[in-house]
Amino acid sequence: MSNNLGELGLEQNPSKRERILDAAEALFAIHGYDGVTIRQIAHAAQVDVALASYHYGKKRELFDAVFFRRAEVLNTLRLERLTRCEVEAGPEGPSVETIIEAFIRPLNPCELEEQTGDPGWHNYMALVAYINNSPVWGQTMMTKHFDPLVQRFIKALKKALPNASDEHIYWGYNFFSGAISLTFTRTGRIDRLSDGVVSSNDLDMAYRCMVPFMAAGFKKICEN
Amino acid sequence: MSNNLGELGLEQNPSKRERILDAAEALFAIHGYDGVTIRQIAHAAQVDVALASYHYGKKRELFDAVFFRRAEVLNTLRLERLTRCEVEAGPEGPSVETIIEAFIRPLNPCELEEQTGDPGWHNYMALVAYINNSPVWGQTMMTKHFDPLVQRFIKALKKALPNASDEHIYWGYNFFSGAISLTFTRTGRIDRLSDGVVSSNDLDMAYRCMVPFMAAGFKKICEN
DNA sequence: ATCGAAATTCAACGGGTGTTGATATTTCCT
DNA sequence: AGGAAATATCAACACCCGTTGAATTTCGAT
Repeated sequence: MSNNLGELGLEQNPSKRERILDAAEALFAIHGYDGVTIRQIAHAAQVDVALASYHYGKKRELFDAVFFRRAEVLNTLRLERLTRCEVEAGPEGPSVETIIEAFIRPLNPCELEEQTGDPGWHNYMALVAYINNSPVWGQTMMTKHFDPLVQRFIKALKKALPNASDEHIYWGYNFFSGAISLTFTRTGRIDRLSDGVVSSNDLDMAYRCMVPFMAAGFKKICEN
Repeated sequence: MSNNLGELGLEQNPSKRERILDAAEALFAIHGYDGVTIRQIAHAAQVDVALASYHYGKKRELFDAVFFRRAEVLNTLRLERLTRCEVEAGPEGPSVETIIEAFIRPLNPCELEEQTGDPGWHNYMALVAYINNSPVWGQTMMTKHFDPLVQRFIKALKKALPNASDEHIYWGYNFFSGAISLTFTRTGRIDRLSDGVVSSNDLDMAYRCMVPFMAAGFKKICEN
């Protein structure tokens, strides 16, 4: 592995301080926390090994810095969108489809790149997917920084599905969350399964499928 | 981390050779390939460090050995079940619900433990979930050993959903696959989200929710 | 232009890694 | 019981890890 920033598809302009975050983000997203060394990150960022420690401290603190850089941005975007669609829907509340759309639309890395001009969002979403599916990190990092949003999402869902039991709602959310994670993890699985007919990079198509799929699932298991 | 076999919930009777696989399975499932050292595995198995190399060669080969030990068992179980339900359904083929049930029922680690008396299935399913969500391992290991089954599953689905486009079927499968993975990854997420009301260990409940959820999703996105 | 602070590099450390070859022990067949 | 083959232990290796303190460069305010 002799990656540098160019091969990882990242800008080379930003300061060394940010290049370290970009490189760490890209590599952690692929290989996980333990699969990446500080030296690999420094090499990819074209930076001295010691500089990572100088700017961010321990390896674990660098990992946290990568996670936090975009976490709040995402959080406020999603909260805004959820609030807005609740306001627009009026007292009876938004439909299941609208809620699901509001939950995942701000996660689209393509749109985020267009808005912010930052190509790193793809890697970040893959990193969050990795964290979400990790027994080690999933419990702490996810809970700590995304639970308020998830609770509001579930509250809105409960309102739209009055007959839903807790079991159905929370298991449904778990299926939903797992589906999102695998969608953002670039495994290229369905490309190969479909013999090239379907592209896992076509996130527009993914969204067009996911919203009705998940809405139908939630409605079905909450109907009795 | 000072785990031994007892703390990992494993038998201590089997031969040292198998204890290594059991310990590796449990630890890889939690921390991933790079998050576990041979020395930790040996310590957990209460075995000398060199013994792992003696029996299984390189670390990567040990990882493969862990994966392969149960992969074929699972594969034949699932193929049998799928074939059986196709035979029973007759020429018009089984329903979407039946197909989904056949696909995931043999994955239930609780039932597998009852049938085989082996408590390691829980760890194995978590390990496969880890591999499935890994950009590194997911492409090769999953494709190589589970694709024939998946192709048959998708073929059956296409028959049950004649109007389905390839995009819808394959994306639906991807959501399904991600949901399964997160269900078997022990994050304890919904336990905390629901404040203890819902238990992520209650796999019976998970199945009772997942089958109608996924069936409804597939039917919905394939209806036009 | 100068000085001080921030950024960056350099070299090195103590410690943990996977792996191996030589050695000891157990197992099993005749 | 004896002896070969399989199993297990031991000690050591070469290498890579994260981190640090001192030295050097860059940069901005005066």
